[in-house]
Amino acid sequence: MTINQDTFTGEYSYTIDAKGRVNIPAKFRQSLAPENNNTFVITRGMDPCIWVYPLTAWQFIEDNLKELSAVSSINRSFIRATARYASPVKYDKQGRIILSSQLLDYAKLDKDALIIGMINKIEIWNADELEKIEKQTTEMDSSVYDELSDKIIL
Amino acid sequence: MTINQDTFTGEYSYTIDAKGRVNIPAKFRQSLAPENNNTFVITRGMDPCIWVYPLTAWQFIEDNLKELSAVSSINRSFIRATARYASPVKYDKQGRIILSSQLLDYAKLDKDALIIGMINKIEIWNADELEKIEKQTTEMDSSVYDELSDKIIL
DNA sequence: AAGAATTACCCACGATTACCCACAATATAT
DNA sequence: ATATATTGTGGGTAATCGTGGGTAATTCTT
Repeated sequence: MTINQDTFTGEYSYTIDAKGRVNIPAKFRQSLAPENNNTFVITRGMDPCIWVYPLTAWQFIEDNLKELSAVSSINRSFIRATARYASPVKYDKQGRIILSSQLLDYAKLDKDALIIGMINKIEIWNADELEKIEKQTTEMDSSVYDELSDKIIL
Repeated sequence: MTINQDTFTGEYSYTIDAKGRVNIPAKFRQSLAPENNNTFVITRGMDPCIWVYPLTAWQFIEDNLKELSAVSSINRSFIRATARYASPVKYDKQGRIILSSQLLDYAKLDKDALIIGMINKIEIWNADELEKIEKQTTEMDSSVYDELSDKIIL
């Protein structure tokens, strides 16, 4: 089945073991383009979750950061915030990546992980946290939500 | 007889077996354009049913999602809600797709499935649920219904 | 420099999934 | 009407997947 490369959908439940390893769903590994070399970049998400980019997607972000002048302190601060928590990870022969305890703490992750395909990236969530956040967000702006549905869903 | 590609009409009753497999009606398989590579994308419908898109139609949705900025939390939430339950499925040599237990639960499906052509997509229903929903909806907005008839039916 | 702790890499195994074959029922063709 | 192909349904088996643990290499500490 040939689908779009570096495109992720679906949700999966996996366990994080004592060493901080989580499985990357086999389907996600298969969608990862070969030039990524089995490598993702993990970092803090804008929500309390971990964001997982294909390496090449992250490199695109890096290229954008390089364009920013380091003379402006705001720019420096932005570059710092973006680069600071990011690290490349190659998955092992069993398809797992290792999550640092810093990232696990940030996403309030313990033993169970909910992994969600977000089209061009992947999110790793604590299921309870996700539910909380989703409740907040969807209640707040349901009209915007409907608008988006109208525009995008076939 | 050549009909419009990726266009589906008619209704069919099939059984879901112990492995969660349902047949895609042969006529639907024949209408599926070759570039879909025998692949559909299944996801939650807006009604309590399963939506089945031709792969290329779904990719159009994905392309739209990619345009959304991930900086807005509403956008992220929308992408999440849309991508989360979706997964590509290729039908097997007998013409069946596999439905996950999550989707089966969502659509309250058990053994019998009612498959309905919805022009650009396919719906899989529990017949009882469909009847319930149809009764509700048509009673509620019968005037809108008539308006639509006026505009669309020859 | 030697020991301790951490990390990278390998193996194992039960559970699940993908893929194949079989066959009865229906539809199509001769 | 009979033969032939197609369709819908069931099941079996081999490969893959998710998870746990072990050992060697590396890094850190003192």
